[in-house]
Parts: sequence; structure tokens; C-alpha cells
Amino acid sequence: MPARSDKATLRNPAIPGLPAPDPARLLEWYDRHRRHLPWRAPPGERQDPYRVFLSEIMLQQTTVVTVRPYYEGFLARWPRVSDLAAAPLEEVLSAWAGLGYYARARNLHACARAVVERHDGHFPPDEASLLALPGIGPYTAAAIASIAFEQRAAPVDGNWERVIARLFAVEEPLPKAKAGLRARGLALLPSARFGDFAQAMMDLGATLCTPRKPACALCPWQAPCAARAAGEPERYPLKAAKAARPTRHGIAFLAVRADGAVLVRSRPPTGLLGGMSEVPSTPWETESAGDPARYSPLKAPWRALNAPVTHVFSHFALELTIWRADLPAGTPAPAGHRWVAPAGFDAEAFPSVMRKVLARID
DNA sequence: GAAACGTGGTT
DNA sequence: TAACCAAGTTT
Repeated sequence: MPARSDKATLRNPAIPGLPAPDPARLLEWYDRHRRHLPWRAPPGERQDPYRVFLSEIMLQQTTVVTVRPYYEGFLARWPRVSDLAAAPLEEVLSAWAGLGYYARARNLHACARAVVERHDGHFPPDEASLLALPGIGPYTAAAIASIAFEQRAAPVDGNWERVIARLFAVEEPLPKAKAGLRARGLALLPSARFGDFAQAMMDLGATLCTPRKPACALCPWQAPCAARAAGEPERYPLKAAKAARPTRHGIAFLAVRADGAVLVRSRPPTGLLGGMSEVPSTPWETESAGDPARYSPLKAPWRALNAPVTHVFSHFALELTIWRADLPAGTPAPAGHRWVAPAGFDAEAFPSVMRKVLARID
């Protein structure tokens, strides 16, 4: 990797004769093809740091299309960081339900409170201070610093990594290549317009330098691109093989009262689906656990439903068999549980897998 | 450094 | 359909 941002170090040693990528060239392209996104300020203006923060957390490992309605909803409900800090965590989790990676919601809330308490309700402008806040890692710290505060920073996300790996035909596979790619990214930075450059890299990766079938003919950096010169842009970035995804099994106890209410509990505050609401169930194990009745929340005439609910998480697939019981109105909730009427489902922090379970009622 | 951590869309 | 992919962070 380059020890300094010297032009010579930017050249790909494998393909001599290619020019160095010119950041100004990318910025020109960005000015012509800039996409409008709800969290993006008008050209030449700085965005509210809170909005940058909110969008960047939501966009982690999540598509623009998926994030859009959640971003609009959060911003309407909690317009300022102090509003979010004042909200109960349960409300934030409920609003986040369906977006996934729920630690983001818990950290988003903790971060809002930290900004209010440590920084008087104002996001700090420097990368190091941002990095010290909960849920803000190297990428997000650099994104907020560059986009909201015009600091010199390189928010190296998956788009940056792909663009850089192709520009320099990096043969080292991810994730080992990350440090080297980041160094290359820092060396690419222009001398101004750091926020625009950061977003230009992301737009380039999202619209032209795509994982499959990249539109090299339209790329402002086709001339300096080593992968393009080699005729195989799609081969980059190389990636290490991923671990297989096992299947876990469990039984969910769907207790429905005569008045339509369903028996629900909250999950432990951290870990998988931490703090979210759920229908009680056995543990989710690879090997079938012992006697399911041991985990039943109450004594009832359980009957197994036909097909299991299936759901795929990031690191395992789940096959959840549903045991249902219909109970008289007035049945009390066991300790640690509560009855929730269908009208209250939307206010409940049900993750997607639990919405699938609840859809089996009727 | 590797594993945990969601979800929905595309190929 | 199984695999891959999307603006990563934490432990």
C-alpha cells in the first residue's frame, strides 16, 4: 500500500502505463449525474449532521429502497437528535422493526443520548470524536465528518472497496484486503469537496461500477482502471469463501385468547433480535432440543400447525414449528409475558420472523 | 481476526 | 433455487 499519496504509488504495478485516477474527473461526473436522495442536501449545501447520522446508520448493509420509508418515518417522528434521545428505547425498536440488525437501533438511541449528554446535542465534527460514539465505526465516522462537516476523510464502504479493487486490480481477497484498499482510498482524496467525493464514490459503485455487469463504457475512470484494461472488471474484488449457513429448529407457542389477543414477551436486551418482541418459543438449536413442553409458557391444549415458518438470518436459517392453543378470554398472562391485541401489533417491536409467525393466526 | 448480527431483492 | 448482494459495527 502507498506510504504517502504520491502519484506514482497510485499506479497499478501490474499494468504499467495506466494514468492515475483523477479525483476531479469523478467530481465532474458526480456533478452531472448526482442522484437525489432524501438524506442528501441540495448541491453546495451541507446536510444536517443528524440526518447524515440517521441515514448512514440505516444504510449499513441495507439498500436505499428499504431505508427510504424508515428514514422518512424516523425524521418525522424525531426531527432532532434531542427528540430521539428523549424517546423510550421501546418506541425506537418498534419503529425500527423490519429493518434488521437491531443492535443498530439500540446503538442509534444510545448515540443520540451520548450526543446530548457529551456534546450538548451537537454532533462533533472530527472523526475521532465521532468514532467514540456508540454504533459509529470507521466508515460512519468518516461519512459524517466528510458529508456533514467537510472534513478530509474517506468513508470506505463496499462501493469504495469495489471501485478501488478494480482501479488497481487488487488480487488480495476481501476481507484481508480492507486495510490496503482503505490506504488506496485515502490516497485518492481530492484537496477539497470531501463530502461530494465520498458520495461520488458511492454513487459510482452503486450505478456504474456495480458488482455484476459494470457499465465501464460510461465510467469517468475507465482510462485508469486496471481491471477494465485487463478485460475482467467483474472479477474484482476477490472474496474469501463464506461459511455455510446451518439450519436451526424451534417450536413457537402461539397462544390466542378468545378476544384475539396473543401472548408475547420481550427478548433479552442484547444478542439476536435483542430487545425485540416475540412469541414465546423453545431455544433455536441445530440439534433438536429435549421436551418442547418444558418451554411452554402456560398449560394449554397445544396442537401443531401444518407447515413450519421458515426464515433466513445472516448466519443461520430457521425452521419454526408452530404450536397453537386457543384460550378463554380472561386468561392471565404468565410472569414475563403480556397479551397483545391485533390492534396493538403495529406498536409492538416484532421483527420480520415474528410477523411471519403472527400471520399464521386464522 | 473471525464470528455474530436481519432482511428483502436479484440472478 | 441457492447464492449473492446492500452506504458496517461490535465483541
